[in-house]
Amino acid sequence: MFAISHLYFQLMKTEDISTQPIDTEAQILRAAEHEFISKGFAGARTTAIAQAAGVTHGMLHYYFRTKEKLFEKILSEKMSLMKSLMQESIIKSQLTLQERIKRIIEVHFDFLASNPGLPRFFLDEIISKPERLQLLITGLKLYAPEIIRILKQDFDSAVKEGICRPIDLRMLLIDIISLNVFPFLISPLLQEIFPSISEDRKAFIEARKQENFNTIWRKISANPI
Amino acid sequence: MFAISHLYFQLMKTEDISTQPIDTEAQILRAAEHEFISKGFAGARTTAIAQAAGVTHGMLHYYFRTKEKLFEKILSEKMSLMKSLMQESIIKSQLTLQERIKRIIEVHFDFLASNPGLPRFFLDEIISKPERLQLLITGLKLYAPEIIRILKQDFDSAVKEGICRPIDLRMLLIDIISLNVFPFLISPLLQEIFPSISEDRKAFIEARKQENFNTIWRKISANPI
DNA sequence: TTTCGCGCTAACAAAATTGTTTAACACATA
DNA sequence: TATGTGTTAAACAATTTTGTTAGCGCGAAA
Repeated sequence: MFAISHLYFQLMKTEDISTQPIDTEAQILRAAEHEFISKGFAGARTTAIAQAAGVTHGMLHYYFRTKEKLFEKILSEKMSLMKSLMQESIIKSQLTLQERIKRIIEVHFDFLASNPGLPRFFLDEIISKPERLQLLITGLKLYAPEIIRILKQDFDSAVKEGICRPIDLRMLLIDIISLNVFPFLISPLLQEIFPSISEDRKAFIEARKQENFNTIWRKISANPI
Repeated sequence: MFAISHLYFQLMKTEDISTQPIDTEAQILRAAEHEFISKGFAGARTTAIAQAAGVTHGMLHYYFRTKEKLFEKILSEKMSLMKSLMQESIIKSQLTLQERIKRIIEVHFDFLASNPGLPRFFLDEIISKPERLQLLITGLKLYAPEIIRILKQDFDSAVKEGICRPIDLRMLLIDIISLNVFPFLISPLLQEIFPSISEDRKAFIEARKQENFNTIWRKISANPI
């Protein structure tokens, strides 16, 4: 029954769009995304969101009832974005261990590069709202176990073949995520300390991506280059 | 002259303490530290701080005037803590490159382990208050260049001796900080995903510290173990 | 044409949050 | 004792922020 009412709602929305020149709801969502990502939940102001969206702040409450609900909308949007990305680009293909590791790191890194504000957004949740942490974990469980399962298989064979050393997979995952995510978190600081980064952001991003793969591969490979 | 006024301030504070049974100012500072670290600046509430400190919220304003000023007090406290730590334990001693890298990683890591909330605190600043970013950078410049200078020397000799590969020092620093800091940032998440961590936090922390050194050393060493 | 529902505005209300003032008190010192 | 200084509680004020409501206009359907 929930599915039906949901479909109905979708239908209504499509009709609305055809009759309405501007999609107010989407406007608010985009403005909210920006505000929440750059200021965090507590720092975000609903009035600022409304203003950025070019609507009265009454509209914001009309569409999303509360700040909390609006936030959760954005959160689930971002989580399914991440989920679909991971599933499509990592899990399916047949690859060697080295190729797979490289692929995971690069896909993850590229994703961050095009959504540089996301880590902050999630971090805010992890730390300040323990109850919402569960939501994040539920989301993670939709694809992380699959990746881990595949990696474990690949590693077992690779170790047998003498291609790589036996490792603790948990540690490796923490390594990859740390190396990939952290620089984006502190990017304003990095830009100040190493002005060369701002000069050619693209080049730095690309270099960093390669660097991360090399770091990881030297860590696990039995015969580093 | 700064040093003198600083000393004078210390002196005054000691006198105050001797005449007062409870040090209200310190109470507020400790409560504020906790509140700011766990909620961030925007999420922190001055009333909550006052309550936790066991004083009326009027007192908070009496001592620190504004929330902003109180925050800055904590910020500078934490920055000088970090500074003195780095200076005392890293810069002085005569070490080989490997020993020095190991030492830097371990000292930094141990510092984080005993101040696990700090990264979040600094991060909040880096992202949400660009104007305060300068304060952070000024603080960094008090000791970072010295560390970098020493490292550069050590690396140049080590490369010549064939002990390690030529590397980009900027990248290495980013690696070390990422690997050390990030796990503390997401520790609530890690504890959920890997329950084994909570079971024996100490063991995990120690293992992680070794892991980070190994990762880095394999990255830079010419002859990895 | 009238009615109805919807998106919308603007003014309003409520709550939360920060900041101020006043008056009382303790205590040291002239 | 009188006076100045630092500390405190309690009430108050101001501001910011979130949330609500009454009603308008327009297009679709009866």
